[in-house]
Amino acid sequence: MTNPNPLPAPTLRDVAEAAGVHTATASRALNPKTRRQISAETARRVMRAAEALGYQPNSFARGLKTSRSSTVGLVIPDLTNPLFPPIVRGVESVLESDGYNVWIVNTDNDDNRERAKIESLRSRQVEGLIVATARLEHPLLQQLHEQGVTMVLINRQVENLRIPAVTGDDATGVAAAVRHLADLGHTRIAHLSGPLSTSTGHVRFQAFRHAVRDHGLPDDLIVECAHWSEADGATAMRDLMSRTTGCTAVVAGNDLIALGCYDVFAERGLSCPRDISVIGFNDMPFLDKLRPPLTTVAVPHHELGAEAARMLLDCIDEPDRPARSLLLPVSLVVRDSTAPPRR
Amino acid sequence: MTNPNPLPAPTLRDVAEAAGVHTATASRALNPKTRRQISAETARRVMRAAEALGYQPNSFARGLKTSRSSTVGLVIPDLTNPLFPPIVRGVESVLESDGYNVWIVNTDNDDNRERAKIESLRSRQVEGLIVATARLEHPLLQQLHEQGVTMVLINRQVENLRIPAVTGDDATGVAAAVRHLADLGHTRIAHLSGPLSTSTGHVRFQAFRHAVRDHGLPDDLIVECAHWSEADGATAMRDLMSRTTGCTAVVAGNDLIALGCYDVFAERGLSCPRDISVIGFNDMPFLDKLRPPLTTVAVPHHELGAEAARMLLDCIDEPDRPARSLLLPVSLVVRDSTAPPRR
DNA sequence: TTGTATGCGTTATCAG
DNA sequence: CTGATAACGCATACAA
Repeated sequence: MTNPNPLPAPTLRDVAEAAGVHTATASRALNPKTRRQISAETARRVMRAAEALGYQPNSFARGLKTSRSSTVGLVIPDLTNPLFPPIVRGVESVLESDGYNVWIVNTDNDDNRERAKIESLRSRQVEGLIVATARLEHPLLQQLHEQGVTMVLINRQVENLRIPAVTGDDATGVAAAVRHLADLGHTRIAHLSGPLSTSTGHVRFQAFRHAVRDHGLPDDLIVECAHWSEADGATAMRDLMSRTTGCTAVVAGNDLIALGCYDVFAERGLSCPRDISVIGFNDMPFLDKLRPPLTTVAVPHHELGAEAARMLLDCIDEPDRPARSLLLPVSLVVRDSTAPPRR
Repeated sequence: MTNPNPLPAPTLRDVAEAAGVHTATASRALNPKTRRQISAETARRVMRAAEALGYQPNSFARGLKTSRSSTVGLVIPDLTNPLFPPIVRGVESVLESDGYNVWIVNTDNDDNRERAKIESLRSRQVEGLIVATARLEHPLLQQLHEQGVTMVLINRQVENLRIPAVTGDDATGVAAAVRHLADLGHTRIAHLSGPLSTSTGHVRFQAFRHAVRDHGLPDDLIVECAHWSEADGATAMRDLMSRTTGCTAVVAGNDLIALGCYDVFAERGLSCPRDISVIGFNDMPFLDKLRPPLTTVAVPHHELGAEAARMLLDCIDEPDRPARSLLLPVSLVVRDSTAPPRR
């Protein structure tokens, strides 16, 4: 059954010989863009031969010759964060219909891994990068930008750099979350922010402070999480509860941080939303099936990815295009983790 | 700030000139495996020049010359299924420490996409494939296998083909699930199977039938889901409820199908586990936070990925190695979606 | 319409 | 230890 001695893959030369033409002719026949230069009959013969041999063009040779890779790199901090797979899909849906392939790399939130992966991507001649790992201060991205690497940021931005970016309208989302809680009657609302080293953490933090002030509420019930994770959300929540009292609602930096709050509620026998309300951010999958279903701010993940991909294509086609920033609208999704405060 | 005219990437030639040596010497100096052929002094000079220029070897040229890509393809049906990201991480953790890069592709459960993506991977000279999309009948995989493509299956297998595979011990897992329900006193236990065209669907289906028979229970309360999805799980559950009565417990083919059951319970005002118990399969993330927390069979995702990667490395190193099948142990995780039947 | 010749950037073989 | 040279497979400018 199994072929124990796999033959070397057929080359263009093999195809040409089988079709009785020269490699140049075979090359033209196989490439849709040059096929019309040769007779239909010859083209058919070549294509048949290629089919019969199971010919696959060697993309190393092609890439070396054309210095094009038809490949784009997608840099993700952590694929196990449910936020990212839909973004990946959005990116792929656009890029693939345009003939590009997407190479996904996971940095695991580690600078060294990020550097290594991006180097690897560059050595593979990717034609552009979509980067979801930006921090406000990001020497590596700054360096790449200065080197003229074609790049679009997604979800997060770098400070003071004119790099094209697609993000959600976080400020509006946070304002909507705070308004929802204020309307329910909450007066002591806390924020468990994401890392302030990221633009999303920073923007949501600022938006939170502005929003609570606008409602005449205290703006100092804030704890920063070390990472965008459930564990760090729980740590921050414990911290908050040990240092303040009477807080009846929490705006979490994202859904994972909100899940960390759930863990602490379970530990301490608190009932959500009866004892305390929580709002997440992102609307990652399955939140509607949580106990309780989590109120959150929905970000259009797929669109985020798709728009970033479109923007990258634009940048590839038109390298001198000025950088734009696209802000996609978000929406509050009210579920059962928010209710009026107990009185 | 931004470089408007990005220079062409420096080549080995540029490095060699800067260091005042021949390209061959530069090549040897930069490659750790040949560096000892070169005087320490020259090597240092070359490495410094490379560093200064920001030299990145062109992997097309290298791949063309060496016909090695240091790349492995990972074929995933659907990255948004939370089962897969941990598997990806497991694969990466092993392969990367061995100097390989992993190219992840998403087939979206579509044959044509799968074929196109795998063709693309092969044209990029991947040294092996880890495939998570197998069906029992799978002409494409069979063809690849016959062509001698180095390949390891993960999670699912192909029928009658000796392809190396790493999977969870599904049969034991299903038996444990049924035993748990029987011990609770359930006598009418249903199974919402995954697609029987997949080995996982088939094996779990068979194991379910054997298990209920072993307990002297009816073995005909079975509905097959069209896909491993929440929506198809819900459809199957509605189907089951319309055609049978008195069933007090469900063994779902996987966690997503179990989530579909939750949707139907919500529709019909059924309380889980009071009115009906459910068990999932896989123990995907966040199940402990569901309403109710889902009892399930935990599969070691990360290990699955890591073991498949190790097996692939073995296959690459030793092509004539006979195919083995590795069955990783699973364990029942009892949460709150299972309880004694109402009486 | 087809064939010829060349070179992409790298590594391997062979001399020196 | 280092340099010269060839070759990997393909696409393209040029010639016919």
